[in-house]
Amino acid sequence: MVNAATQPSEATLRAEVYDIVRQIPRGRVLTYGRIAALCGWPNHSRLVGRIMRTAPDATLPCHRVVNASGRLAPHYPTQASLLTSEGIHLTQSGKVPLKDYLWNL
DNA sequence: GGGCTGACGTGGC
DNA sequence: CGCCACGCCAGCC
Repeated sequence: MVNAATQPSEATLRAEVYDIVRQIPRGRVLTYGRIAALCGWPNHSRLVGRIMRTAPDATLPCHRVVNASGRLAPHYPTQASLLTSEGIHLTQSGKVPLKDYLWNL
């Protein structure tokens, strides 16, 4: 059996979050909140954001993760170009139209 | 232990 | 569509 934690932590969530992010198809995006919910921890989107921020693995397509408004991550200047290079057309204000690119599981 | 921070989400205007 | 207040909660000092 598993000792399901009564409370999530960055350490216990990291591997699971990485696993999901790695599966995001090219040209699609996911939101922090969706990832947190998929891990079984709703209301922990901020924790997912922290995990992305501290992600040392350059092979992780963390540029495919945006917030629920389609807004890109701060302090991540190359994210926009990485997304457009995958065929994602950003709005004039630099946001991802989730209506078109959100990865529906 | 206590207060502040933040790659968030939702609802109101 | 944008801005803001509020709720949320682990991590950090």
